[in-house]
Amino acid sequence: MSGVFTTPVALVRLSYLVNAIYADVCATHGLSVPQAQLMCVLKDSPRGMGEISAMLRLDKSSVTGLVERVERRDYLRRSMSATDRRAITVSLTPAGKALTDTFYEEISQRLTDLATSMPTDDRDHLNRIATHLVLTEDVPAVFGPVAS
Amino acid sequence: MSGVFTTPVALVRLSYLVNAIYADVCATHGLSVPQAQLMCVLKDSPRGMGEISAMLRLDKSSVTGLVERVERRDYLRRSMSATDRRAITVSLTPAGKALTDTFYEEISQRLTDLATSMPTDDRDHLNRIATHLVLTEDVPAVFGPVAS
DNA sequence: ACATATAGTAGGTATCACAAACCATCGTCC
DNA sequence: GGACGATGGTTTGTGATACCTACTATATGT
Repeated sequence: MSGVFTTPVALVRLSYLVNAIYADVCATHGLSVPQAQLMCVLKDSPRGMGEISAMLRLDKSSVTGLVERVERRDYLRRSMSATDRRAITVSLTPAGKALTDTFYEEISQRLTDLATSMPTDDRDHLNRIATHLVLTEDVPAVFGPVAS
Repeated sequence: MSGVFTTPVALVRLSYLVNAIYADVCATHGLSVPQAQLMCVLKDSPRGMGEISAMLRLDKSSVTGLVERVERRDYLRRSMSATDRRAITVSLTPAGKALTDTFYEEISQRLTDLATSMPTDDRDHLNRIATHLVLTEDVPAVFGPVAS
């Protein structure tokens, strides 16, 4: 049957497409992809450096620099943990929170537009499938709510 | 209904998952993600710098460096175009071709494994959906065959 | 022949990501 | 209560990525 890719090919290209849209929206807000991911991870609650490192699968030393560059733009701040004097709590500033919300909305809109180009039936399936994969494969909450 | 994400969230996380697998396989072969993408793009036929630039959506000057680093490892070579003396043709060396084939197989395997964790019915749907999106959105052939 | 477009490179800057070495604090175990 | 290993983060150094601007050389259209 013509026009049908194997599953791996379809997955890689779909991933490429989603990533391109993500990067595009990042660019319109002057953010890099890692910076936007960081802010999305902080969207719902402040986190420590180690926690961020685990969620974004980055080395701790990488997170130090990433946080520092976003902090320089006043989108987030570091504060000392009350309970652990080694630890730091990273949280969005009001400006950062606002930008993240806008960004999140825009990504959601773009991807929803994508999905509307297909039959409702298929959309429901996609939703179920992706949800299943994401849950069984233990994908960190780099976007959307933490709870499942 | 618990455990079900909205479509945008599912898409972003699925994309993250696929990308993590891709990056993982890259790492086992000592390749970076952009390097592997470059080699996959050259898998089936040699291409010019401009063509590569368009398919990977990179600035031409970025491609210069990327190609140079992969060439340094003897995975590809540049040769002059016969028809256009400005142009260059980038093609995989035998070693590069071999590595790319192995890499490609491995990614395919990992992603096929992913897919087998779900019902056959869902797998077919995913295939149809992703194929549809990829075709209507004109995603470049960064993986798999060029033809549709 | 001349203007313009195209193919590719060079140089400069910022970001990203890792590894190894390091400091400070926390918890535990004796 | 003090030594000791584990944990939270930073520093430093290196290499890769990616962009923009400027540039060379060749092709193409008029």
